[in-house]
Amino acid sequence: MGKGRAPCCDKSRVKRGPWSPAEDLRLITFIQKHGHENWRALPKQAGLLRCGKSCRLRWINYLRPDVKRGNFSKEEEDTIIMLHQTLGNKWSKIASHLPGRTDNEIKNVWNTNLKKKLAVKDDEEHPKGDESKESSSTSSSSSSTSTIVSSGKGTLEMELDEQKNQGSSTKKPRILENVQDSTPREVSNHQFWPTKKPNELSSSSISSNNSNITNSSQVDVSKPEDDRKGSLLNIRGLYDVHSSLEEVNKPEEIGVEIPLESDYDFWNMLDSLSSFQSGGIQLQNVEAGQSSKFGDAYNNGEVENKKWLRYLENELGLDATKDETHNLSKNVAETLVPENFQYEIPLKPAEVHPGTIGNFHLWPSL
DNA sequence: AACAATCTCAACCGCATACCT
DNA sequence: TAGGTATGCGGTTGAGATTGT
Repeated sequence: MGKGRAPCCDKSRVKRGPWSPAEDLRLITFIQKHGHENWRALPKQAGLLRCGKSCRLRWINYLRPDVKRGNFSKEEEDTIIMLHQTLGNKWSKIASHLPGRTDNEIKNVWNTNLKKKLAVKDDEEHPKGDESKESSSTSSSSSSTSTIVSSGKGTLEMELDEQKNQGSSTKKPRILENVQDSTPREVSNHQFWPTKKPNELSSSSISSNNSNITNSSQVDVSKPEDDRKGSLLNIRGLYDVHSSLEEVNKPEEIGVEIPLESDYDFWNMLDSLSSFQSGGIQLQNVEAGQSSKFGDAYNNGEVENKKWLRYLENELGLDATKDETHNLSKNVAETLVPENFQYEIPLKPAEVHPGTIGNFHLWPSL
């Protein structure tokens, strides 16, 4: 410790900023296939121009199959508030009690929502002149009551006890019964994994092999794929409940395996699509060679690829008759890829559903 | 419609800690 | 035990979205 620390990566050589769908897919595919035993080496192995840290973060906060998105339920908010009283800004610990929620998300919700809510409540309880106002909503809370909300259970209680025993006595519990209804946040429209109302998504429903997952650090995908069949890219459940979209039929136990090193043309195609998406390049300008390249690779018969592409088609319900947007993108996609593979290409993020593949949201709308 | 103010949240940064040799 | 390295964590930032004027 302490000594000069080598930078985690060469910042000048890594890409930064928002992730493209191709990068996402590449990361997911790699982890699905190889796990993530070494984050530092992962980007290179996966062919990503990203810092390992960035990959880890992206995975944990966004791409993991068990990430729950959308509004926090009242219960979740109460739990966060309660835990925050005891644990302070230990977001990862708090997250461990909220299956599917990430520390980053909880931190954001706290800073943008719950903190204010509590401040307002404090104002009501301790009208002006009360110096505890701001600090009482933070980890250095000095609220005066000892009533604690009773939504916590099991390990949560144990942890709270533990915290108390460890002498975190500076944090006193807060009365929560007056906390107002949680202001419903917009459901994030960038979905890769299922969006369900919090109450609908029990941790056990996330995926067959992830039933014990409770937080990011507990997701064990460091094992190779064979140990995790049915978890990553087992796209059942990888659907979005976006209002205008229908759920597609999902086979129960199919683990999708996306070809990785086996087909660089595929990745080139994706890269070209994402650069098209982000750079506004006219589709017609996508090199014809690229499409035929991909087509050749496809036709050359990588059986795995075929299986995957066919599965994707079926899985994603990429039915040409879906809607106008899809028809448009279908035409686009057909110029790039063989008949059986369709990829929805957002032309302008504001006009179509960016980051969607059929009914599946793939990356954040930017 | 245009602009400003505010909000949201994904991603980055740097430190702390764990682990390995 | 010391030093080096990888990962985890919490604070912060900034771009895009939303809301208000």
